[in-house]
Order: sequence, then C-alpha cells, then structure tokens
Amino acid sequence: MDKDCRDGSVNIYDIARMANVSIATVSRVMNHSGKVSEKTRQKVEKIMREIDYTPNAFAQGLGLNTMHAIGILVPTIADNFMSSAIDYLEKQLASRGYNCILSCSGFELSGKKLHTKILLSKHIDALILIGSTYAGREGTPEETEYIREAAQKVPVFTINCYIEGENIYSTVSDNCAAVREVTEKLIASGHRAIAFATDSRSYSANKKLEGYVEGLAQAGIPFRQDMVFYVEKSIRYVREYLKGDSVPPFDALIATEDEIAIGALKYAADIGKKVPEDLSVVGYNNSTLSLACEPELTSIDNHMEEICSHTVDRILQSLQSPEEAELVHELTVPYAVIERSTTRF
Amino acid sequence: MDKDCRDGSVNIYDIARMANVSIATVSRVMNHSGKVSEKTRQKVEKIMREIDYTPNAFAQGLGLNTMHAIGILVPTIADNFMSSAIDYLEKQLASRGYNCILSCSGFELSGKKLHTKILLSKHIDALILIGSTYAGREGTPEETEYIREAAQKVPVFTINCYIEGENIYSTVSDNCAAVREVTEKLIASGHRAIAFATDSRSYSANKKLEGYVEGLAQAGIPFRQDMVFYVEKSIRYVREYLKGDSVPPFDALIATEDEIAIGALKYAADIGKKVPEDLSVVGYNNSTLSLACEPELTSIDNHMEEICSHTVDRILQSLQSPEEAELVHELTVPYAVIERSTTRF
DNA sequence: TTGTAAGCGTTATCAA
DNA sequence: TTGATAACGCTTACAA
Repeated sequence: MDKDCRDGSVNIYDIARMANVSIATVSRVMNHSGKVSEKTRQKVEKIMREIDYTPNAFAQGLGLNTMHAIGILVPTIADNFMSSAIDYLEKQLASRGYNCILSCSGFELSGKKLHTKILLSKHIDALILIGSTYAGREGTPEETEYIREAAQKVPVFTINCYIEGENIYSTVSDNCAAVREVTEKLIASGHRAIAFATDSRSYSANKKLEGYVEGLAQAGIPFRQDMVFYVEKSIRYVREYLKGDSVPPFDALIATEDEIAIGALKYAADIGKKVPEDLSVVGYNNSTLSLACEPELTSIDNHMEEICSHTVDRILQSLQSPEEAELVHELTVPYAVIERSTTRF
Repeated sequence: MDKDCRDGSVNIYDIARMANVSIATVSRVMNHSGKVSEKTRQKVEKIMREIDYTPNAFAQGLGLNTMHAIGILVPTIADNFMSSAIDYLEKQLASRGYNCILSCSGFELSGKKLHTKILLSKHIDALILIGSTYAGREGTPEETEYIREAAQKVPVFTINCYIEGENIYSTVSDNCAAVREVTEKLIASGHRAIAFATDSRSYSANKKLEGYVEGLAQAGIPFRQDMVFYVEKSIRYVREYLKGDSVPPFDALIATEDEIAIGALKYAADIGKKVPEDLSVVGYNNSTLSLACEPELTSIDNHMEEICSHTVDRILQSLQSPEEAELVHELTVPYAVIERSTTRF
C-alpha cells in the first residue's frame, strides 16, 4: 500500500525485500528451479500469495525469448470451420500454458504476408495456419514462400492445408477419401448424374474433387467437366445458380461446404424436386447448418477436434525437444460420413 | 551472415554498428521520435530494410509497458455470435496496430476468473468481454467482482453485457426494445398466445424478456409465466420440448437465439402446423442459420459490426487519453428486425 | 542453500 | 543532431 506504485505492479525486488532474500531466490521459488530450502520457499510463497504477485511477462519474455504464445492465422474467423478449430486449439493450448494470438489475414496474399509478419514480430513460439487458402493455387510455390520463410523462425503447423517445406507440419482430413466414399455410396444407391459443387480451388477443394473423380472412375462413369460447379459459398447464390441454363441435369450433388448443399436443397424445393427421392445432396463439415435445414443434411464430418488435438500434440513435441522431435510432415486424420435425410445410401 | 546468430535475430546494436551510429539514433529512427538528420535517417532505414530488421517486442514491451495487445475473453468461440464479434474486433484493432490475445473461459465462474488473470498477466492494454454470461446472475455482485478488480488495472469493455463499475464500459444492443417491437408486431398481426423461449437467464436474456413483458402489457395482454420456456440452445432439444405436456398452446414464439427458433420450426413441421399461418416464429442474431431453415426465419439483427466499431473507438479513446476520455458507461446501438417468411407482420 | 552480477533488447534522459 | 548510459524486471551462471 505504501509502495511507489508507478504501475500498481510489484516486482521481484519488492518480494525479495519483504522476504529478506535475494531476487535469485524469489526467481527460483517462482520457477521451481534450483534448490531452495523448504522454509524459505514457504516464506516467499506466502508473500507472493498475499501480495498477489504476478511476474512481468515482458521481462520473462525478454530473458527466455518466449511468452508462451502461439500465433493463429485464419482468413476470417466468421466461419464455422475456422471458429470451431480455434475453439479446440485455444482450449487445448490454454490447458498446457500457452496463449493464442489471433490474426485474421483475409484471403489476399498481401494480407497473409502482412499478418504473418506481425505475428512473427510478437515472438510467437509457433504459428498455426487454418484452412487451405494458405496453400495458394497449385503450381505457384511463390505464393507460399513467405510461409517457408516464417518456418525458418518458428515451426509452422497447418490445419487442413498441405504446404511443402522444412519445419512445416500439416494435419489434414482425408478429403479425397471422404468424397470418394460418398461418391461410391451415391453410385451404389443408383445415382448416375452426380454433380460436384465447390466455392474454391484450394488444396482441400482439389482433394475433394480428386475423390469425386476417383469415385466415378472406379464405377466406370465418365467424368464430365460440366458437372463440376464453381459457385459462391452462399445459400442464395447456389439456389439461383442451379436454375441456370448451363447446368446439366443431375440426380445427386456433392458440395464442399454445407452452405452450398443447402443452396441445392432450396433450389430443389423451388422447382419441386423431392429430396432425396429426386435428388440426393451431401454437404461438408457437419455444421449446425446441416441440422437447421429441411430435410436435414447428410454431411461429412472432418473430426476437427481430433485434428486440433493432434496439432497441439505436435506443437508441444516440437517445442519441448526441437531437435529430436521427428514429426511427420503430413498427418491424416479419419473422417466420418454422417447420414441424415438428404440421401438414402 | 557472419553474425553470431544466437537467435537468428538482429538487434539494435547490430544496426547501429552497421550504420556507424549509436543505438539511440537507431531507436529514434524507428520511432520517428526526436531529431535525426535526413542523411542519417536514410542510411539507417536502408540498413534496416536490407537486414529486414524487426525490433524485439519483449524489449519494447518491457520499456513501454505495452505490447499493443488487447485481451478478448469469450465463453466459447464456437458460436456464431461470438465469432462474428471477434471477427469484427480483430479486423478493426489490427488496422490500428493492436493484436488480439484470445481466451475462452467457459461458462463457469472459476474459468472466467482464471482466464481473466492469465490475460492480465500478459500485460494487455485493455480487456474485452463478449456475451452477457459475464454479467453473472442478477443480484449477485460477487460474481462480477473479479471484473471490477481487473478494471483497476486495465479498462474493461463488454459487448452485449452490462456490468456496473469504475473503468468498465459496455456497448449493448437494445435487446429490450427489439423484443418489445417484435411483440407488438405479432400482436398487431393478430397473435394473442405469444410464447417466449430462451436458453439463459443472463443480462441480455432478461432484457429480452423485459421487452416481451412490456409489449404484452402495452396491448393489455396478461403475462403468463407458463408461456416462458427455458430450454437448451439446441434445435433438437427445442423440437422435442415443445411437444411436451407442460407446454400450453401458442400461436407465436419469440426466441432469444436462432437455434431455438429453428427448433420451433422443426416442431411445427413435425406436428403439421403451418408457419406462419398457424404459428409465427422470430429468432435472434440473424445468423446464417436463419437463411438455412425452411421457411426462412424472421430474426433480429443486433448490428454486431456497429457494436464492435463503437467498442474499438472507445478503447482507443481511453488508451490515447486515459484521463480526459469521458466515456459513457453504457452505450446502446440500434437493432433491426429482419422479416423473412416465418412471420407476417 | 543463498546471493551477486551480468545479460536480454529496447526506450529515454542527459550531456556533448 | 548525436552518443553514453541508466532504467525496465526477469533468468541464470558463478561465487560464496
């Protein structure tokens, strides 16, 4: 109370003085490092508790070169996929003593570069990138060069996005297999004109497309480019798009996002097609949306919680033993097809 | 290249040496502070650019006692309301040079206290609390005491949550007026048995209830406690709940969350009630869900972007001129009723 | 077991 | 206009 409260904050010298010990001893008590007599420890801890002392994180950071913070970069957080990932990551990291510094980069390369640089300047211990937008377009390695540069400073972990490079570790859902399975199921249940709708040409969207192509090939059904629809991730947009003249007839649709699938449901309702009798629809991400629509949407669940826990495990491994941690560069987590009422497998 | 790369990081001494100036001069160039000759400035800036020098944020933090970081506390981020708020906040704060440290506290008091403490220990410049869960239950000021304590260290800003106290500033949507307006509109369009469904007894939920009560009173319709349903925020739960025996007949339902409203739509479909002919439904938050369901949901939009931009403005005001910034403790932002197909006003 | 003292990389106050 | 130098609060050899 009678202290010189230049900041209202007590420092290690104050504690040392009050306990009649040196700052080194106080430091040792705080960090449970080195030998301290039980008696001294008790005394110091008591005072720290009474004063409600919190060490200055900046000073600790300066000495140790870490503030136990992980940078998380997403294009936008206003998206179910991103926010659920962040939710899992934050919870698990917090329980292990790490904080999250969040940054929304947008989808433009310049924003991605800028926000990566800002995060790095905060001396984060590791960087997490969520979403396959960070993979850039195929065949343009220069679009991911800034990530490889970042990886020279801190380990980089990507979620549902594969990036080639030293010190970059990806944890992904098997998008390809998921869509292949769904395609096969649709074919097995009698569909022949299966459409594929996506809002992106990202790494994961391409993997999904690959699964679709493989599924068709497997059954000997010819792939038709005009059955692949590139649309906006908007219920309203898709609803109208599908009514367009350029859209060939289809009896099933696989979407890379639940919103897109729901746009198809709305379209079907508009033109009097019955789901799943006349049209089967499959979404992706198993979001709340898939329960909100009518009929309820069959969707692919990418086991986000598992992806995130693997990611956190890998981060801690790489931080705890930087050298010997032999991490796989691409780790694949199983998915699940959640069947509801828009298909009849 | 031939440096002692103990961390791969260049420091101010290196720059000073390379430019043949003192560290003080380098610091002045960086901060655009003090007088520096044009020639010297050019020279130093050139070297900084070439080396791609980034000042050590911890050292800066230690000296200035800020790392330009704002703490954001939410119960969970896997919620449309929270994640859209964070999205707006992060974007606006980033554009003004502030980073966000994110923490998910859960809904338990112990978690809230713990995470508040952790955030404060990171020397954040301000703390943002999102959601009225932080207001605690009515008449229990001890549940918000930790927030008043936090407010002694940094200014605290709450979003859609009012907390009484020094250095605590709330920005809220006028939940009461919104629900009153909707209630009046339902009455005007012929409804008499209007139910109210909520998943919470939080500050904002109570404000909404208040609006409902006022709206009924205005029209001389007696308030009935058994027309207020306390439910879970789950489509499935509400869908079944409304079929229960204890639920009296109702011809309209106002929900405090879109999920709850959609549960009511599903219930109506199940028992063959037509919406809006037999039952009108109003949701809250105007989330993507309100476009996914069938029919599309009338919902109240709380103008989150505006709430967030007001909050950020107020934060910056209070940080830039801590003393003279005369901020209102409770700022109310207008809402909008978005009418879709579940009502006929 | 404890204490002294040298960093860590900035900013800021003086002198020059 | 510049340059020494003392903070800032902590960690950690190294000494005692």
